[in-house]
Amino acid sequence: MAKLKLTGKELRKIGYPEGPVISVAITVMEQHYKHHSSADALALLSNILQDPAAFSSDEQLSKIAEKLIVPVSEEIALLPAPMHYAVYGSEFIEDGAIRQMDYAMRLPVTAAGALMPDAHQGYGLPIGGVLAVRGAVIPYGVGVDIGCRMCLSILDIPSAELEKKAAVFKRELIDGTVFGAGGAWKTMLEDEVLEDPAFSEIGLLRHLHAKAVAQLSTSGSGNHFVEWGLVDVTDLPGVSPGRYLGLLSHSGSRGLGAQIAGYYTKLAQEICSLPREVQHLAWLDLSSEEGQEYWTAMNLAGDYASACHHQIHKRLIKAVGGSLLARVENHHNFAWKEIHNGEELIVHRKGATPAGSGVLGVIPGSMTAPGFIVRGRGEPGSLDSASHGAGRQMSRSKATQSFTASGLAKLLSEHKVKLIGGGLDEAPGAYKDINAVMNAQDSLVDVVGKFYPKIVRMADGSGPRED
DNA sequence: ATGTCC
Repeated sequence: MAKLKLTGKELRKIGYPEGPVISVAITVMEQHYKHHSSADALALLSNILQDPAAFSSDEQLSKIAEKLIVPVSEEIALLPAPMHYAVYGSEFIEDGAIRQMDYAMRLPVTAAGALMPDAHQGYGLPIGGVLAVRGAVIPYGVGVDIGCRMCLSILDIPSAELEKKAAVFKRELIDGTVFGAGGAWKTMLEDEVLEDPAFSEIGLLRHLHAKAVAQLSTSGSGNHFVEWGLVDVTDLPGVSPGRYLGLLSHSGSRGLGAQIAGYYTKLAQEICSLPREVQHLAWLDLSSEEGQEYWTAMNLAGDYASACHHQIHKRLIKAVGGSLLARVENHHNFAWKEIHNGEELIVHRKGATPAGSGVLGVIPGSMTAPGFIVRGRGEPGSLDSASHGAGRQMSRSKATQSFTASGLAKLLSEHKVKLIGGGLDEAPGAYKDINAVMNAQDSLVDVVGKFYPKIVRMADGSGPRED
């Protein structure tokens, strides 16, 4: 007999509401009613929807019923005015980002916040926003690409080799990376992170394991990149000042993190009823089962993103016959438990680099502008944070209209940069001037080195769909 | 950012 297979679409068609009930219903039915026909299963689900209370004593079906019995929850009130927060480089920051941060500073769980000089409008918390809250975690305060991070390897290969053997470095970059939204390696790779017990402990993660396996060590799309370049080290522990050959990558947790973010954001919005303008800032209580699950899943996505970078670096470094002198890496979409002013807080950095005292990080520029290796100054006003890049000054669609392929080619040639993939939406002019952004945060970080991209790979730019 | 819900 064929195993029961249900889709969210079918459930919505018979009137099931958006939210966790869809996935719970699919899971329960496929596990415990697998020999039912699809029509019988849907009929049963329809009955549960009509009168959920009648199924509340059924061992399995009660799981679906209780998701349908939505308690009337009172809307949580915001503070009448935003708490004060520091803004770095306010002259670069669009009003929309300030407005969003003002709302975040009115949540009753908020303890402190700050806005970085690359800030721009996002969903919920602005990109470049830092928000510290008490006893809760906000899935959209972390963002969709959980654990999106930078990883820089400084190699023992003489820097002049990059130009001399450019064709080899380019070929290995193409052969050694996978880009694109659905991107996956053809052969299955292994990694310790795939054995993480969280994959078997949390229902959602069990279902995402196969996707995580397939997408391990891939880069995704958008502003993600892997690039060879020149590193000028001025003050990095264990590395003599000078010029080196380096590998820099920017990517996150792929479909795994995106699905975790989506699922727990929906869940948070159901549990935490907020005024419409701030509903994307819905939080999960850290002491609740849901909050703890998100925390575990978020940390897994962070470890997964890190593992992806390490795999990419290991493969490429081996391919060009180098060895590692030093590595600098950091998440910039994540939440951490930190002590600020003697109090443990959950600090969300959504597009912000950790910059506690002495903490190293990488802040990328663009394909033609240098990235910066930085050492945090531990500035309390920024909650130990700095920007995560130059920040967009133009939407993707506007950039596509504003720039031309020939103009981009000329710019790349002037900077002696080779670009594989990429698109006008990622043209350097779409970003703020990284030097101005760095000046605006000189109280937050010290610059200890610079990275000049030379051979850059990105996903193919957005264009007409080919499928 | 992901690729349209396990």
